[in-house]
Amino acid sequence: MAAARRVERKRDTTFFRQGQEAVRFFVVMEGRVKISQITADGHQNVVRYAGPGELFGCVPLFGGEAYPGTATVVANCTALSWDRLTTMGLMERYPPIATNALKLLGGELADLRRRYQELTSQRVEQRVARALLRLVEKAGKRVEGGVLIGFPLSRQDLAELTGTTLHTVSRILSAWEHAGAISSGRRRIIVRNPHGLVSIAEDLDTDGSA
Amino acid sequence: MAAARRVERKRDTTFFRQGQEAVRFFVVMEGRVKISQITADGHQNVVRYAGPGELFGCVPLFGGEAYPGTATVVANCTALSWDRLTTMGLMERYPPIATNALKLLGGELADLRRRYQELTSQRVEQRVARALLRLVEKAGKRVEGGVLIGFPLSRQDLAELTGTTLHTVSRILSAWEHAGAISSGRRRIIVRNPHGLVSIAEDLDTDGSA
DNA sequence: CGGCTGCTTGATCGCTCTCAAATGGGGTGG
DNA sequence: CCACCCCATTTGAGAGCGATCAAGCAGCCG
Repeated sequence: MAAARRVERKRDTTFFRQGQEAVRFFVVMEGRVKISQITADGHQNVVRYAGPGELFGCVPLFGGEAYPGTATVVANCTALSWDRLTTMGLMERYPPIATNALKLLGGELADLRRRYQELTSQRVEQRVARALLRLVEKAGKRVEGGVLIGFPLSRQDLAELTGTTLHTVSRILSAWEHAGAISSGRRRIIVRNPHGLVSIAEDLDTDGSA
Repeated sequence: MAAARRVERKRDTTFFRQGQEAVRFFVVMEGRVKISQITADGHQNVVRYAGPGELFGCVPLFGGEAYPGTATVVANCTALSWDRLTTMGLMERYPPIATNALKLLGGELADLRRRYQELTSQRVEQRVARALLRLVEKAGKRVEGGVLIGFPLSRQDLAELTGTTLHTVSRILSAWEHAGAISSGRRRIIVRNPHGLVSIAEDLDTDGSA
């Protein structure tokens, strides 16, 4: 803990960019960070949104040379960060740290596998519903009449998170809004009827509204 | 090493099944193991094929309760296996083991992320080409006129590996065979013109043959 | 108040899945 | 050794989901 460095970043800045040499890893204390990747042909995708307590940029932990993604601040953020060498040293001396890192990495792997499976077996609407429900779970804030996703989230972001296009997401959200399941604005989404989304996610029916 | 148990399995048997309590992890010595998952709605997918030197069933390493997938023997196989508690103890005493495990897990995570990206940004034909090239890399055997995938691989398997259907894979392979890029039989594939497949994988053209 | 950025919505196209059958190779049992 | 049967594979036809192309609209910030 004493070896940590405290870092603050404002919205739309980055902690690191894809391809940079990976020398530090981070733990979010406050705010929200978007981890995204971009392919050679320009396709961008969101790996995940990290909130308080979660760690990101953990490549240095297992000997990666460069960060495989970019960490962008979505909501003003403070994080703790550790140096690669320091961490290696700490893991040598206190094995539980390594074990813990293994656990976290395993969790991430399991999560990615689940999303991989979703991608191969579900239609876009189901994937969007699930993504939204997960975000509610992780970053939801109770407001009157529903649950607000607690950070700015554009259609584009949601598209990159679910592996589809901005247009398709927009259509889907419009439909849900008409059905009363959500209400949304510019980079804002409020889920009004989670149960309806669950129905869609589970492919139980085609009408998740009242 | 002394704590390892040696296990042999014949083709079409399993080391463990999805959902079983995860008590041991394995390292392949010889042969080939298919790691696959199945969803509640019956969709099956292949996570990877593990060959000599690779480890699988590593959930116990980071505290998972049950195996998230099934390990099926594809080519007669011997493996070493370690008990969960033993491993935990070893990691406590010899930190490099944990560090190494982190590295391996990190590699797997990177691999899965790459495939996830492929799934969101590429067409089926490209994905199949890439999968095949990777298999050539990992399990290719030089034979006259090409490189043989060194274990039985059905269209169904390839479909589950690339997130598509048996039918689509069959069509694609037929086309490639006509073009002279590969030749194939029942659960056998020989790549004759890797360069052609690369062209397809990179989306450089629509005719990778001579 | 103006411009920029994010959102909406229509029309069309094509890739891929789905449904449906037929074919053939290989291993097994007699 | 041969015949049979099973399973992998092939191939056709058709439908539909979602991407792409193309404008137009509307909050929000400066």
